Amino acid sequence: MLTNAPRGTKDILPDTVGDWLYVEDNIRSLCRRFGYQEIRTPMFEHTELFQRGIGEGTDVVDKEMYTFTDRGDRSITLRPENTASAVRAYLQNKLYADNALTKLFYIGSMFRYDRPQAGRMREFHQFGVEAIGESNPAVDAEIILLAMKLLQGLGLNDLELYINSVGCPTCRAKYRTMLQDFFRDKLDDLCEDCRSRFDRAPMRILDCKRDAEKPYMKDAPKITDCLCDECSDHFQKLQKHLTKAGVKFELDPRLVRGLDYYTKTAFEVKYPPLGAQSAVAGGGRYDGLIEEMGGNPTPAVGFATGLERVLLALEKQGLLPDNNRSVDVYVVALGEAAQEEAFKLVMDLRDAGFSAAVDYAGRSMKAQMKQANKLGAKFAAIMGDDELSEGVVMLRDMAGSEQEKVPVNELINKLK
RNA sequence: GCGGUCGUGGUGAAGUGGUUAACACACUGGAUUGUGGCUCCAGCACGCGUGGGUUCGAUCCCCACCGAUCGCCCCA
Repeated sequence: MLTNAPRGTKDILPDTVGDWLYVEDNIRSLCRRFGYQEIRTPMFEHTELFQRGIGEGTDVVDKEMYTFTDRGDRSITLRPENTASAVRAYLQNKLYADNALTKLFYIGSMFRYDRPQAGRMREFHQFGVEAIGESNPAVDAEIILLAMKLLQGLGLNDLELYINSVGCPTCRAKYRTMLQDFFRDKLDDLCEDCRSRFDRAPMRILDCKRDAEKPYMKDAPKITDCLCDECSDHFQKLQKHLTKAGVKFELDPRLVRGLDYYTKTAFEVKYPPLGAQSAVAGGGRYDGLIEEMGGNPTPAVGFATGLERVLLALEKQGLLPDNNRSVDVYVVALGEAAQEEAFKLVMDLRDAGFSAAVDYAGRSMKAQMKQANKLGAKFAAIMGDDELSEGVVMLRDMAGSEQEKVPVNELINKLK
C-alpha cells in the first residue's frame, strides 16, 4: 500500500516526461498562433461550482466527484473538468472588461472517481480551450479546427469528427415533446432504462445501446429538423466554415448534451484504434452557462482533449519522438586524486554549456567506460595518474575510437 | 457501479500439490591489474500481489481483499 500510488493514478516517470513535454509544446505553440492565452485555475473549487456548472443529473456530478469537507467545514471538490473553473475565473476577475472575446486555454490534472482502464484514469490530464463572448459560428469552427490541427499536427490520421447541433432551450423544448409523442406508443417495447428516460431525458433514448437496433429508431425525429431559424442558420454556417477549411466531418444526431445551458454546436473527435475509450476530444457551445453562474448572458464555446488518450494514440502509431538525451563528455577518473580533478573538470564543462557526467562510486575504468557508452557519451575524457602529472586528459571519441592527449585548460576550446 | 481475464526476480516469461522455482534480457563482477560497444564465465527470487482457509504439505486448490487489463456504463 505504502509503495503503491492510489488506484487510478500514475507516476509520469523521467523516460516519459519527454513525451508529455512534446505534446505540451505543440499545444502551446498552436494556442499562441490561434491567440489563446493560458490560464491556470485551482485544482479544487467549491463543490457548488461544479454542481451548477456541470449540472446535477450528470454522471460526473452525481457519482464521479472527489468531494470532501475541509477543516473549515466547506465542501470542496477536486475539479473534474476545467470549464466551470475557467468561467468562474472569467467572472471573478472580470476578464470581459478587457476584450469582447476572451480566448483561454489550460493544461492540467482533472479528477474523476471512475473505474480505471486503459485511457481512463482517476487523475487524468486535459488540454482545453474556452472562447467566451462571441456567438458567431466561426468561433465554433475555429475551436474545432484547433482541436483537429493539434491532433493532425502530431501525426494522427484516422481521426473522425462528428458534429451536431442541440439547439437552444426553445427548439429543444419543441423537440422534446416531438420525441415523447414519437415514443409514447412504443414505451412497452423499450428497455427499462429508456422507459425511465422518457420523462427525464427523452433525448437519451436515442443513444441507448440496447434499443439501437429497433427498426423504428431511424424514423425518430431528429433535433436538427426542429431547430429554430437562428440555430439552424448557425449550424449551416458552421458546416460551411468547416468545409471551406477542408475538414471532413460527419453529422451525428445522437451526439447530445443533457443540460439546458449547452446550446447549438456539439462535437466529438474519435480515434477508433483506441477501442472503448476512443473519444479523444469533445466540446461544444454553452451559451447559457455564464448566465447560469450569475454573469450577464454571454455566449461561449469550448472543448477539451484527454492527454492520456492522445499519448496512447501517438504511442500506438509510433509517433512519439525519441528523446534520448546523450551526454557530451563522460569524465573517467582513476584514483582519488584524479577524482578530485575530474569533479572540477565536470563542473567547468557544465559551466561552459556541455552536459558532462562522472562516476562517484570509484568504479573500475572498464565500468566507467561502459557507463559512458550507455549514456551515449560523445567523448570520454580519461584522467589517470599519468594524465594528471602531465596536466592533460585523454580525450576519446566514443564513436570513432581514436583518442589524443589534450591539455586540461584547452579541453573546452577543443570541444567547441 | 456491473461482467470477463490476469497478478511468479529489475523486466519479459516457463512451471509443479511435496528435494536446489526454468530460460531470456537487464544489472554487477571477472576473463582484459588504464579503455566501452562483440564474445565467454560467474553472481543475482529465505520467494511466486495481500490476508485467510483446505491439506501431513501450497506458488500451484478454495474464499476475500488489493491491483492491472478488456468490455458495459459514462466520458477526455
